[in-house]
Amino acid sequence: MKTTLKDELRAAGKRMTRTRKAVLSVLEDTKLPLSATELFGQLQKAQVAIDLVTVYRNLTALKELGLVTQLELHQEGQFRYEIKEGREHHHHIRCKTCGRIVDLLLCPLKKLTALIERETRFVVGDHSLEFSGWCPKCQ
Amino acid sequence: MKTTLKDELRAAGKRMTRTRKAVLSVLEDTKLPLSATELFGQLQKAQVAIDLVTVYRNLTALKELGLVTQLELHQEGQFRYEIKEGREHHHHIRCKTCGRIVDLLLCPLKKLTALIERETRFVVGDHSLEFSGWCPKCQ
DNA sequence: ATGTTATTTGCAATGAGCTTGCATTAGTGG
DNA sequence: CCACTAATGCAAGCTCATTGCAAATAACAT
Repeated sequence: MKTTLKDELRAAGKRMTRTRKAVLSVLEDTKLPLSATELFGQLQKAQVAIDLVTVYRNLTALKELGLVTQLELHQEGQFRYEIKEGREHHHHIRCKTCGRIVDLLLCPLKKLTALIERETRFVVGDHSLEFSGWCPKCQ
Repeated sequence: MKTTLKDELRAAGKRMTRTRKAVLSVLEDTKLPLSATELFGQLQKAQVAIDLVTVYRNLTALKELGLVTQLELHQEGQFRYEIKEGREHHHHIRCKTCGRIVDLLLCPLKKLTALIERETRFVVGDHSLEFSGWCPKCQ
């Protein structure tokens, strides 16, 4: 018995609407994290009638359900969104010149988290680790 | 012969003005990274006549000169600024409940940077590593 | 000291990203 | 197919940050 996305929505009292389906579909087809505006652009290109506000509201809802990750790339000053399903925890590097984003498959922070908790007495919830630099073409 | 802040400004064709001095002074007195608005508030409390725009312009100028670091804490959605002088490269952890910020004195990323450069063929420029969680009082 | 000039400032306006209020539309379960 | 509530679209508003321009001022030369 496999829980579908629709089941997960329903369990939280949410509905699988036309627009939500479209937002999820773009996120599923896109390997890299999208900003709300970029996602909106993709939807327009795909002839989906949707308001930017609805994009934001869907992203927020999906984030709260834990189906989507919200992240900020280094020094970019906006949020990006990535679907969680089937993806390992990972980080990114972004080219300072052309904006190209590449996934990093490693995360060296498990041990560090324990150390920080001991030192600061915080309970660590999340971390963000984002790199920027210059991609091969822009060097 | 010690180069003063004023010398560094002058070398870049910048001037040490009344407002710039005040901005630097608050940054020097503050151990933790401030947002532009917070810095502006400090200046008002100190009876310094200054416009918020001037705060932004000074922060940008100081950042471009490399005298100040601009950073984004995890999921906060705004920039913060910290004076560089006499401070080691470091990261932060921020309480998700009360917003308290604490410095972390360790950075485990030197080795990782080399690895990323080999894997992605990017030249790594900067990274941001920020934690959030719950401080002792908010747990 | 005083004049000259380019930098800096303040004010107003603008922009980007994101959120909220509200009436209407449309999923969903019965 | 109905009733109920979530979701949507539109307009307006909010926060953080940037830009244009005339007036003020720091820095240097005289």
